[in-house]
Amino acid sequence: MVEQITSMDVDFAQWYTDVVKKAELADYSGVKGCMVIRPYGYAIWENIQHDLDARFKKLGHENVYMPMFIPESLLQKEKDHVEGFAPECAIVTIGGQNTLSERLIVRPTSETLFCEHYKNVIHSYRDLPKLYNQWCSVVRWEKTTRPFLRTSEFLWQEGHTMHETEQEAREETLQMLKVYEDFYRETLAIPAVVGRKTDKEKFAGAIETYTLEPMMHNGVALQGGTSHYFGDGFARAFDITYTARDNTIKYPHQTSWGVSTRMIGALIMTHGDDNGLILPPGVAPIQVVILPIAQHKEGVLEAAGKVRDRLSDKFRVKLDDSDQSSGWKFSQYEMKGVPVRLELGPRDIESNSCVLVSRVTREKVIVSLDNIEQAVEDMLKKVHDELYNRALENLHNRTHDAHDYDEFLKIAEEQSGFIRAMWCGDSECEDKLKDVTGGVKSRCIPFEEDHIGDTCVCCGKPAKHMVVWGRQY
RNA sequence: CGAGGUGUGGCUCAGCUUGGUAGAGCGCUACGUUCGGGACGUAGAAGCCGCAGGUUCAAAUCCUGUCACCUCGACCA
Repeated sequence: MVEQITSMDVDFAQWYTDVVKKAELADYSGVKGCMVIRPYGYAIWENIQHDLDARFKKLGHENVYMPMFIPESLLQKEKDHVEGFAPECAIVTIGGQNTLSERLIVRPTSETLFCEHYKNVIHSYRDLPKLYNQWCSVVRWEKTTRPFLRTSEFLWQEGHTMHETEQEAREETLQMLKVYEDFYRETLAIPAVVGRKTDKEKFAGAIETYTLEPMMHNGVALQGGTSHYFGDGFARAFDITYTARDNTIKYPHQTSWGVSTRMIGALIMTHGDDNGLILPPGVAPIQVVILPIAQHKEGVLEAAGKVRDRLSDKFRVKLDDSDQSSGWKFSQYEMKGVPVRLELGPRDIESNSCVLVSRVTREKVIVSLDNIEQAVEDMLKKVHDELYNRALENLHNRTHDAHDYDEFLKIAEEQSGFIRAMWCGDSECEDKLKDVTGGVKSRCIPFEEDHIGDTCVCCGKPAKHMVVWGRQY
């Protein structure tokens, strides 16, 4: 049988596309850069949503829904913001038969809509904080698109909060970044470098942008989630004021934070292998697939059904009793990244046992049916830990320190992955390093900085920070 | 957006140079035998040759445009 999926060592981009299509996550559509998210891919997104939404609500956030259209004049109210997004906006000019008197922007993000609404509902410090979140899709007219990683329309959540004080808003910004970091580690099994963006890489209109930067299997970074502190810039632009405790008029302080379906791309590229997808149990639509062996023999399907019923209470389980051969099913569910496979055949039934197989290691263990729930739980836990540790090891192995300019270029040339290097704080040095390396950019100034030198690797002036650099998707 | 490449049943591709009735393998459907790592037999269905124009008696094949995907670059939360 011909291998159906391109090896990731041969062509990583083609491997990625193969997995997306063959694992039935998404399909292309008739609109440039837009994809059909298929049931299996959407189920992953739903699991992501459920988990994250619970984390948000636990911290007091409420979900809302804003319009998908932004009047052009509204988007233009905050100068930096409009400059950042104008080049990639889709614009509606006709409604029904008539040309619109004002053009409508299909939202690329919803800061302006939230601000327009906040102006109406925030009057007193008693109205604060406002902790709103929205699950929706946004449109950015990207020139280069790839399924999940960069699509013209994508699904995401965007939290937009308003606070009495700068301190409270800054705490919210960091708190939500921590929520993302925990979610990545606990649910997606993905480690990441977290930190602050340089001025050059900040969100349009933000005072501070914090970011979470996981490393893909091939050493390329993916901006995995961001959290912004806006200060009162938008509040001033939109004239949002409240009466403070001391009876003075004040501007509230604002944050926003978001993650998108790009996380599914991160899952694919962090955990997948040449046999296809590998999903962490936390988001896997099927956590355990039960494959009956020699299912036509008497008692096999009945026994498999009983095991399914027992496991269904605790896990997302599928029993595949289709008449495909066992070998075909093995490959199929490996392609789809199901973390644990349970084989049950006549021999097992005779000995009151079954075979559990880990998707990560393909390790097979024979376990008694008496305590199958615990055995499955243990293996799922193990799969999660192995995925996380493997990704962490990759992150460490592909992170290199550069102490001077030549070493930086040498690493950029010869290695894939992150480069840690000192930086003076000047964006000209960022531009120069990007130019000479052909695309290595600052990922962030990590919260955990090491002092690996005194001077900027680029210009030699005194260094202010250690920066993590890398190529990105 | 610039350079290069690829579009032919669901998939992988042959056919194109030199225009003349659309092919293979896999997959799919039915039945039977199988089933612990991508099974086998028999029978069968399935193609606006990416799309739109043009040249021609005749276009998968030649010309123009366009769309999609891949690679590199530019751009980019």
